[in-house]
Amino acid sequence: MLGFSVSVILGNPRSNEIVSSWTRMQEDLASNVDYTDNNDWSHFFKPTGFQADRDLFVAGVDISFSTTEDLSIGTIAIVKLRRDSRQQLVYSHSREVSVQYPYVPSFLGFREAPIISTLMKHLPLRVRCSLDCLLVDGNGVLHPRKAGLACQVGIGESIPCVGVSKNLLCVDGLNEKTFREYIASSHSNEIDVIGRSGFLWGKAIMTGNAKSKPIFVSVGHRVSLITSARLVTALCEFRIPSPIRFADMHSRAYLRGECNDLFMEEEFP
DNA sequence: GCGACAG
DNA sequence: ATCTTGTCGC
Repeated sequence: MLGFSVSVILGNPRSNEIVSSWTRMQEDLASNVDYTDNNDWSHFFKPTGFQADRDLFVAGVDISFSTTEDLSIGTIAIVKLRRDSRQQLVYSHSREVSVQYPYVPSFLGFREAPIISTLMKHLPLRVRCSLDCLLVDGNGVLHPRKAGLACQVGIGESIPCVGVSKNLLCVDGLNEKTFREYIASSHSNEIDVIGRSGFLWGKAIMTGNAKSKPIFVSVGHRVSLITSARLVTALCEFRIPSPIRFADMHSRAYLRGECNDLFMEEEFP
């Protein structure tokens, strides 16, 4: 099933058992993914486009690593944005973390989800409860077993979650090159990601000024694909949606010794 | 056998 | 993911 040797990557004879276990866990996760909107998003998305009746709060997380340091040590950042007529950073926190496993294609969740979940649990209650959604740097159901990082975090933390990836994880006969052609001949900046099986895996969206390289959005948990796409589009000032972009910038800054933690007054308990 | 492989 | 400055182009 896997075209590479995980045992070499993980470096121990038990790795095949680990991957088998992970595979079963992903199959179980997939059966628990909620592809529907749990919340009422009509407060934000009108027929005319994004228009907020009330403030929309979306969080983004990202983990960065340095080559010069211990490969198992990284920095994570979580940010919270308020989206009204504009986008404003209202909360940010970064910290050092250690990962348990190396990156193995299609098993990113087992490397990053535990870290993200721990951080989510440590968020000030007030911040955590105000979140309408969480954006994750990685796929949701656009995954070989329909159980990507965004599903793992969304289910684990019971939060509406959307997966956003910068590169296509090839499944169901999909190939990134074919998208180049579709994009060139398409008038829309949004394309359904449908494989040979006919399953709708997600959407390829041309955001910002990058009309050539799309980002791939997929359902994580408790948010429909339609809403996921609308959310991401409403949060893109550039190619990468702001919550993830800021989380990436802050985690990298923290890696360099700079701290951008931010606590707006109304965020204190 | 060859290619493909989120971060 | 990360190593990396200036530089070509809209």
